[in-house]
Amino acid sequence: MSDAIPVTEASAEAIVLRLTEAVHEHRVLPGMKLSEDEVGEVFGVSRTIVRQALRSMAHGGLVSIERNRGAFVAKPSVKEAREVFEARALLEPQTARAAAERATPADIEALEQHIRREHAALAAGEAGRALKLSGLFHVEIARLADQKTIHAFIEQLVSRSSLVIALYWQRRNALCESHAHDALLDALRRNDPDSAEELMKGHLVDLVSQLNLRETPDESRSLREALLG
Amino acid sequence: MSDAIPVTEASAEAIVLRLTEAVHEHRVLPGMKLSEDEVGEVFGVSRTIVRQALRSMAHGGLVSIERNRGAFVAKPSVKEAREVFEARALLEPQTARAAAERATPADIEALEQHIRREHAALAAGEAGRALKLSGLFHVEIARLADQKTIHAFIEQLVSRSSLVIALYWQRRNALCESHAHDALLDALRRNDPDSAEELMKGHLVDLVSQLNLRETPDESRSLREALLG
DNA sequence: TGAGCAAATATTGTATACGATTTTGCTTGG
DNA sequence: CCAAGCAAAATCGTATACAATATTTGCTCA
Repeated sequence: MSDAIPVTEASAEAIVLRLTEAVHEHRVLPGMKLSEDEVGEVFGVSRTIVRQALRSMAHGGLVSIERNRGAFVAKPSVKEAREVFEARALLEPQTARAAAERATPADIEALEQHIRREHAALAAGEAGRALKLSGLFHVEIARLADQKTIHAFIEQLVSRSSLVIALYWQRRNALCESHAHDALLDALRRNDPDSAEELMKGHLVDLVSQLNLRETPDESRSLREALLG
Repeated sequence: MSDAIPVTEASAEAIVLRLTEAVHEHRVLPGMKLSEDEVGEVFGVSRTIVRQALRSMAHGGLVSIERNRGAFVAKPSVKEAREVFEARALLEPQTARAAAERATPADIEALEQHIRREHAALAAGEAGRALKLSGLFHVEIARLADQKTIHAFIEQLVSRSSLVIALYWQRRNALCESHAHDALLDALRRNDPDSAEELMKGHLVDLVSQLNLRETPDESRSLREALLG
């Protein structure tokens, strides 16, 4: 516990936040082991708290727990990856519509700042941070819709999408989807529900189309490839 | 721990199942306190396990945990009640469609048996059991759609709907929605996605229309009514 | 008699200890 | 030299003990 990071609020929720952020920024990758002792030492809390946090994340699909083996960052299969985006396709367009109906100038201002940070991170080459902000943009829109239940679902789906992107993203070229968010923001600014819904639908299709969901990266093959390549 | 109920698998998940079933059957009602010691004694497990279970249910919205005060069966507000059914309206019609596309004769057979049990429970006057089966019917349809992610969402929404029904259902007349399920099953049997989607949409609208979502049942008034009435 | 305060009680929050299971590395026999 | 089996280490699962916090109860005083 030498270099323990002090946690403002030594609660499980704080650790969930920290770990989730790390996943969003791709600093923690699918399959990585999350040892209870290790996590506990890093954050300076006991295993009890860590276990709470890990179980909570497991419930959200970000972590998978194998009995007597421990917790690992989840590795969504191709099928699961598809399901995540199919669920998003069901929820997010309608949610964007609702957001467009309700968005106030203050909301727009906040989203503009969000996008500016997105661009700044991209410009600074902080790909992880940009990715996190990009996902958060969708969550923020859900928040505008004032639907806590759907908001929570989307939050979970966005998190899992980070894992999917880590596993299945094709191009390293990350600066592609800026325009989509700009356009969405514009529709929200104009309080144009139809456009918002349609743009979100298209944006999600675009996202999926940039994934390689052909074959599941099973352990043996990816290992072999890693060693031979 | 005198009359402890032996649990086949002394795991948190088993307790979640038992408690969730009790909620579905309205044997445990919104607002009821779930003391860790008490639950632990009932099921013959330690508080550690009970806490896991309660936190898990809290994550699903069935239980609300107040720090240093304990866990209570959740009491969805009117707003939350609306949100639950709005989310269902977004997810379930499409899911019914997918189920209709995929349903095999074996699936239909299982659903028929399910509905028979629903009718039997109703005939036997076991309102709680009937209600549970009625909710489970929706979950089963989601299972047919072969979408684990959406399935999990719907499972959660159906559970929370049980709470909503406990709080806001108007008529005690419970035998109203049998026909809706019969009709849905028929659409699935005919592999008729359009009908299935439309029937599900209408069924959900019917359900909401039988709720009284005008005013939030605040504590003081309900207590006063209970004592004066 | 009722309100306010204080002690007592009960309940939850967290840490730690112990037992069970898995993994790993060594040893030994082929 | 390799494989199989065994032993030791590491890690997780659960229970329990202790600390922190909320609630209740009973007392005092106006």
